[in-house]
Amino acid sequence: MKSSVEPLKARRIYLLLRDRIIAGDLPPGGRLPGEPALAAEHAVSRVTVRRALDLLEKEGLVQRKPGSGTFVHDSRAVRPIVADLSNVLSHLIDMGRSTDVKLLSFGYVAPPEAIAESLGLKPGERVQRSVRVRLIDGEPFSYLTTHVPEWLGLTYSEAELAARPLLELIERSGVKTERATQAINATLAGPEPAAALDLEIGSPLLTLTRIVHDPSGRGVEHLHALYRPDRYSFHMDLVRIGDDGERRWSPALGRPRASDTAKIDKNKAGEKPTRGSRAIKQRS
Amino acid sequence: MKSSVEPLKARRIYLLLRDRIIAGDLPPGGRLPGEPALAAEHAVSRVTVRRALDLLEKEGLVQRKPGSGTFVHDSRAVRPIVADLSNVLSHLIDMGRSTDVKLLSFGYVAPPEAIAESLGLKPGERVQRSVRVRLIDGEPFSYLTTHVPEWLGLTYSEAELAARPLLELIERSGVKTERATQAINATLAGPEPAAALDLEIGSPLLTLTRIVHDPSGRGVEHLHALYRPDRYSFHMDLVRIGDDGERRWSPALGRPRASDTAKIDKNKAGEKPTRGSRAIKQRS
DNA sequence: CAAAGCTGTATTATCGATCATACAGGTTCC
DNA sequence: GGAACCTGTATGATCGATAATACAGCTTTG
Repeated sequence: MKSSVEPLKARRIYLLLRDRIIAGDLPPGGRLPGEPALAAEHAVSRVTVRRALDLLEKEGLVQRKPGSGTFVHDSRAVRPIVADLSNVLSHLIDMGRSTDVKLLSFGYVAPPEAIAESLGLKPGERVQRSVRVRLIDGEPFSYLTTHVPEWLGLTYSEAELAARPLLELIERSGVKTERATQAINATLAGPEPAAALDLEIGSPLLTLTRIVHDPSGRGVEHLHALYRPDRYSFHMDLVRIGDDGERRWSPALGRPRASDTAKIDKNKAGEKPTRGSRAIKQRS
Repeated sequence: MKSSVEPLKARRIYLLLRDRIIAGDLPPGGRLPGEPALAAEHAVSRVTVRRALDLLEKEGLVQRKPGSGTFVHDSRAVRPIVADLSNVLSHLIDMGRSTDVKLLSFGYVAPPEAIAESLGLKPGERVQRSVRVRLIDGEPFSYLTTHVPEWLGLTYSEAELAARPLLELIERSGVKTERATQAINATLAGPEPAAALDLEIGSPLLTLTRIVHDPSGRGVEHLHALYRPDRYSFHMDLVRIGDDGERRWSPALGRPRASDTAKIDKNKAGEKPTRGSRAIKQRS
C-alpha cells in the first residue's frame, strides 16, 4: 500500500490561515498578505502557500483576484455553536435547529485503567462503552464516548441509548446524579474521530471530560466529548467576586442571557426569535 | 532554501499516541499495541510507526523492551496544571511553585476589526497590544495577547506591564471591571506561539478569549490566551440545578477543593520535541 | 503612462519521508 | 523445546511534496 503522502506543510498553512479567518483576526473582506509574504513568513515556497490558498478558496473562505490580491470572503461561513458551561444546547433547539444523534458503537468491555479508577470500579468490573456522534442540521460537531458501569448500563437497551439522553436513562434506573467534575482541554483528531466528524486527522479538537457522581460519590458516568472547534465552543459570562484586592472571576449563573443566544448563528436563517416550542432536550 | 521536509506522518502518530498516554487511555505501565498493529491501524509502514515510538522514547514517555514490547513509562509524565474557571492560578502559587512572565512585545497599533468591535472602539482608535508568555517553574505554558484601548494603556508603562497583572493596572487607573465574557476553544499553534511555548507548529492548543467590561458595558480589555494542553487545563465542579425534569448542570462556586489542587503536575517531564532548528528562519 | 505589486502558470530538480521486505535476536507461553 | 510473538536493524526503491526560477497578464497607484 503505497498510499498518498499528503501535502502536509500546505495543509498546515491552510489550517492556520483558516483559524485566523474564523477567529476574525483577518477581517472579513480584508486582504491577506501576498503569496510571497506568506511564503516568507512560514519559510516555505510560494508554491506551497499557493496550495494552501487553493484549499481556502475551494471552501469558499477566500476569494482570489488576479492582479489584486486574496481576500477573505464576506459570507462568514462558519460560526461555532455557542454552548454555556453546563454544555446545554437547549437554546439551539429553541431556535429551531435540529440536532440528531448517531450511535456508532455499543458494547460491554473492560475499561481502561484511568476510566475504571475515575468510576471507582473494582478490578475486573466491566463497563458499557458507547460512541455517539451528534449532528446539528445534519453536520457532525461532537464525538461522544461514554463509559457506564455494567450494572447501570444493563438497565437500558441499545435502542434506548440511541434515542434518549443518557442522563435520563441513568436517572430512570433510580440513580440520583447530583455532582460532576469536568475538565476542558484540547487535542488532535485521531483516525476514528476524524472520520466521524468529517475532519482531517490531526485537526484540533476541544475536549470535555466529565465524570458524574451519585450522592454517595460513586461514579456513574464517564463522558469524553470531542468537539469541532469551528462548530462548537464554550461561552460564559463572568462577574467579579471577592474583595477588591482580589482579582477573581466567577461564572455568572442563571440562564443564558439574550446577548448570548443572539450570537448564535448570525446569518443562517434568521428564524423567529425564541419560539417557546416544545423541548426535546437531547443532551448527554 | 530547500530545508527539510519534516516527518509528518510519524509526528502525527507520535502526537496521537502521546495524547492517549497523557489522557490515561493507555494505562501507565501497560503495553501498547505492537509495531505491526500500530502500522496497520494508522495505515502506515512499520518504519514510520517506529519513528513515532522513537520520539516517545526520547521523551521518556515510553520504554521499549526488545522481544517483549513497548510500555508506557510508569513515572506519570506530564500532568497538566489545573485551573478553575475563573482562570485563577493562586493555588499554584500557594503551593510554592514559581510563576513568571516574559513580555515579548509591546506597542500601540491599529486593532484588527474583530477586536475593535469587541472593545467598542470607534474607527481609527488605536490600541495597546502586548504579548506575554507565562512560565511555571521555568517552563512556558501560556501565550497571552492583550489589547487595551489606547487611553487606558497610556496609564501604565511597559515595565509595569511586565511586572504586574494587567487587571490591577487597569483598576489602578480608576476603571472598574465587573463583568466579562469569555469563550473557550481549540486551535493549532502558529509559528510565533509555537516558538514561545516551545512547541512544534501545528500542535493543539487550548484558547481562551476574554473581554472585560467596565460597569457601563464598555470593553476595556481583550485577552486572547493560548495554553499548552499538556501543561494546562480547565477544571470545574458541577451541581445539578433546576427541577428534576430538567437536566442542567451549573458550576459549583467556591474555592477549588483540595482534591483538585492535588492533581497538579507531578514531575516535570523533559525535553522539548527536539526536531532541529529548521523553520523559523525569518527572512523579512 | 509607467512602475510596482499581485495572482496565474509552467518547468525542472531535489530531497526526504515513506514503503516493502528481509532477517537477526530476545521474550513469552504452552 | 519450540512456536509465536516482539523489538532491533538493514536495504533499495519510490513517489510526491516542496523548492527555485521565470514569465505572463492583471490591478493599483502615483
